Amino acid sequence: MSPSKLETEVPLKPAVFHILLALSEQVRHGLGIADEVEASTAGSVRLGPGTLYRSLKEMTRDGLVKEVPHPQQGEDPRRKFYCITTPGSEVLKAEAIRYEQIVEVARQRHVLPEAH
Amino acid sequence: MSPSKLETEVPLKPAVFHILLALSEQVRHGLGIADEVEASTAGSVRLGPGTLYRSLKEMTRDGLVKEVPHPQQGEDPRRKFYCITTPGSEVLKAEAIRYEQIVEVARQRHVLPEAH
DNA sequence: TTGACATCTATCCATTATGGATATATCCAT
DNA sequence: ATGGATATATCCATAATGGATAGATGTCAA
Repeated sequence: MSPSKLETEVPLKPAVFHILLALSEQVRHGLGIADEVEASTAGSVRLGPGTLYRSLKEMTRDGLVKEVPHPQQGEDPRRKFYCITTPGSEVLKAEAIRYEQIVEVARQRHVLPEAH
Repeated sequence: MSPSKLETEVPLKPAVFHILLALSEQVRHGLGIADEVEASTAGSVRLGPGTLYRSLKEMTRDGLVKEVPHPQQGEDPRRKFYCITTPGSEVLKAEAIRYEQIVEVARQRHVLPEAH
């Protein structure tokens, strides 16, 4: 069974999804997550401080992410770094598949061109 | 220029996106849209009546969809049918591309397997 | 070393979005 | 004609979001 209750289910809140995606390859701190989300979505998704820190708190409580020690020494001590957990990776994958299925439907409807 | 102001921008609200997608290939009435959304997302997205009719009203005001006469005679006269407009198709495509880019990022992060 | 400015986390609040209950009307089948 | 299903529509409580603000601390330059 899961390490926490983990009643988190897809569809995820967009903010939660993007935070998990930003953490999927590396540990990041709060504002670093927000920067990554903005960069990887070409600026179309921005996390305000309210959504960002509130989400991180809830996601920590729900066991989707976990605070970790600073990856480098000499790092700005004000920063809090987070990594994705195994349950976090699971729900991230489930949500990514859901997005993929929606894109598939869009292709079937000729909203998007055929797969690249 | 557009027939209406159309300040509708991506990211779309999920409900609006799914309604546009449901209308992308054929004219449908309110509950028919909700049924199609639920079917095409394997039940993971459901539009309650509040979200459904509120969205249709706003989308009509914004010029994303338009009410049309019944496609068949003898159709239940209580039904109101909607079709997607040209501006509606444009924002649908833009949002679908945005989804596709997110899926791409997920692939780069190895959250999803390589393209099928 | 001190002052000015930037960075970072955090909370609060107003606005927006959502879902569900409810209402009303009408269709359809028996 | 009567009962149950269908359909649109509104209302309200809850949830989600973004932006303003706060407060602490780092960085940099003079």
